[in-house]
Amino acid sequence: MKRKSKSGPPFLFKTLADPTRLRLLNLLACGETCVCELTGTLRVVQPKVSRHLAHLKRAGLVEARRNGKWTHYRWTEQADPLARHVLLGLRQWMAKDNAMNGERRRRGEVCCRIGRRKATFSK
Amino acid sequence: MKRKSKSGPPFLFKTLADPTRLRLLNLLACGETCVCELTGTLRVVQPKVSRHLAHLKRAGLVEARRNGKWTHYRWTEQADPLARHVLLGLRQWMAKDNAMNGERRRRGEVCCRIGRRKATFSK
DNA sequence: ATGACATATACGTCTATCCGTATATATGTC
DNA sequence: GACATATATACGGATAGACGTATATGTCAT
Repeated sequence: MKRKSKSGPPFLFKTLADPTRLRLLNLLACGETCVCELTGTLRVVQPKVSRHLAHLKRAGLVEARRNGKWTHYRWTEQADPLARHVLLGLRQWMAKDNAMNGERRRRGEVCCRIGRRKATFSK
Repeated sequence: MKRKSKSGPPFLFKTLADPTRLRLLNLLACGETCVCELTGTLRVVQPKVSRHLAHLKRAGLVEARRNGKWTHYRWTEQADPLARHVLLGLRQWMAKDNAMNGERRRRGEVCCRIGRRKATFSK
């Protein structure tokens, strides 16, 4: 049987070939974000977000930081020149794309961020 | 039912997510090449090469030129900035990758090129 | 028209991938 | 401990992708 290479350019590109994962990277491009905020902004079910985040992590594109009940994800600094180059291009494309801009704008108006603030300040 | 978008970044990356297609792009990076030479160099069956070339063509990454019995493929000049950027990065990666270099070197020692020369000069 | 060659496509199969739902695993609060 | 919340994973079904083999198409020579 043939090896299934979970690395190298094909795997990088496969990782980037899914719309949901691009939307996640787009939101993460603004900075570290917790899963519930991603879920709320993209308006997709949470397991779907977690699955795609796990894929992005396996591919080395993002890393996670646990903070209490929440997990925050952020872009990883890329060592590989090709990955670095491609992700730079992607970032620039996201900065111009209408749909992506809209979603980044929608960030912060959602879900647990409000919830957290409530929990912190009121009561 | 949801539309299946055969364009945009996800489709571009999907196209680049296959090893055989990367190998084809690598050989084509040296210049226009006919199918039989690609087949001979990659040592894979011809329908497989044709299928992947068709995919690359649908994605707008290569174009074909028919010349008698032969069809020659070449890289297409990219209009889209993201595609242009990504393909540039890919080209630079290919220039450094050992396997890719080896295959480019193997080009020209094969198949119909010799056959054609024979057909042209001898007999 | 026939035959040889170059290339493309069709077909059936196998595998990978994506999804929704359900459930498991943390972590914090009472 | 029991419970709620945030996140991850497991499971089964659906779809897309890649493959090998067979066959179709196109072009040239005879």
